[in-house]
Amino acid sequence: MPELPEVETVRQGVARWVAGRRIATVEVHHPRAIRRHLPGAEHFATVLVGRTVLDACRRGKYLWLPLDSGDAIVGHLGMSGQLLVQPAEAPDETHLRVRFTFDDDGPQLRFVDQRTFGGLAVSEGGAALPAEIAHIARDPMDPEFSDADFLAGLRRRRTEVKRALLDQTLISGVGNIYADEALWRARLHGARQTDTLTGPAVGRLLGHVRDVLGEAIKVGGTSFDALYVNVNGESGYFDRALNVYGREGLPCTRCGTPIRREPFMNRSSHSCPRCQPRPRVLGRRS
DNA sequence: CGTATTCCCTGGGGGC
DNA sequence: TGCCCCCAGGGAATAC
Repeated sequence: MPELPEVETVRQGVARWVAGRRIATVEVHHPRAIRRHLPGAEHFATVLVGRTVLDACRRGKYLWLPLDSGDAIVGHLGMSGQLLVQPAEAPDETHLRVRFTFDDDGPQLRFVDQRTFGGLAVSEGGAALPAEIAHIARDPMDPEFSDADFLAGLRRRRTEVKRALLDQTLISGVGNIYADEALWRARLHGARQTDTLTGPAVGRLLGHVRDVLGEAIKVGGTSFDALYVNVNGESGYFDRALNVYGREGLPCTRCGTPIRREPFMNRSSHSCPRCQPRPRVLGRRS
């Protein structure tokens, strides 16, 4: 389940292993993987062959690879997507969707995605920032992220704080897992109305969001090895560092109260009933 | 217009 | 053992 730390790990790997290389061939193995590229698979391949990848960049959970043509490859991993750097002789992955080869005959770049929520597209003239993702807010690790603007955005809204954390046009990179973890650290229930939060409380919440993302990025870096970019969210920190996510019924690491799981937008929210009491009346969900 | 819900997709796992 | 249904979840599209 790639959120900001996983996508950042992938970005670093692609920048290291793919930047500076010229694309030789492009194979689209599943049309759904490029459904956002409206001109279709043939155009996708044609426009990319011969182009040199200059870098790997990230906005929230989106990646883009600027090309020497001024265009960019835009990608989203969805929830099961991986970008792997693999030697040509490595057997095809079961869910291999797109393969790039390079004219240096070095390792291939492969987009692998079991559930095809993710995808790739070419953004015309998108090398600096693809127009397709211009609506995505900066992430809280970005030096240009504005805490004041975020606070103002929360104040303008009539919604719950967890919904706000997941709104990528307000703050990007945070998904269900890290939202739950940051709210636990901040001792806030996700159903708190955003306009009931004080400025200092929002500041503390942002601090916890940054802490949890930063800690995860550090561990995510270890999932690399010399030959391939691994986007394996389960390995590494997942089991060790989580305090609430996936821990229903297990004791809160702070107070020992069993962690609760509640339905939330067709998924789940995890929290400590004692550290994160439900808001009183306003904002209570039936 | 702003906010909330729906839908896309597949394999692992639990219940029966 | 096998089948069926639930579950995971980002974000665009749609509904309210």
